[in-house]
Amino acid sequence: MSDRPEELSDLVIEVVDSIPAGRVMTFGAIADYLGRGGPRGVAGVMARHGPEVAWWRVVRADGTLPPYLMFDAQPHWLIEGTPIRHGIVDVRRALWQPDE
DNA sequence: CGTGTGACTGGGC
DNA sequence: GGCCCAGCCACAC
Repeated sequence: MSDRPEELSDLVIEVVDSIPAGRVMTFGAIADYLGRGGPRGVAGVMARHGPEVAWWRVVRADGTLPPYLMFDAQPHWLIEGTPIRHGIVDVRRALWQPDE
């Protein structure tokens, strides 16, 4: 089959947009699911297209986000009922995979 | 086409 | 639990 070098941006955005409320995915998990880009590649997409997606549903492997986003992310996690532990996302419980 | 940088990650101290 | 370092991939200049 023809693997078209579809833009990583569109692929990442599509995955993020498919994450249900109350769940999250790590940068590495998204990269691993797509099999391309790597965590840095996903990060680059979020940095550029973050505002147009549910950016608060994409967190680091330890369930945190950069300080400037942690502040705005809190209410989103609270409203969506995202599993929180010590003020940060409990990735062990909140992590979601498209295969489900 | 080489270099630098980033919303990352895991391992070591 | 924290900080530091090296590896990683895509993109901008």
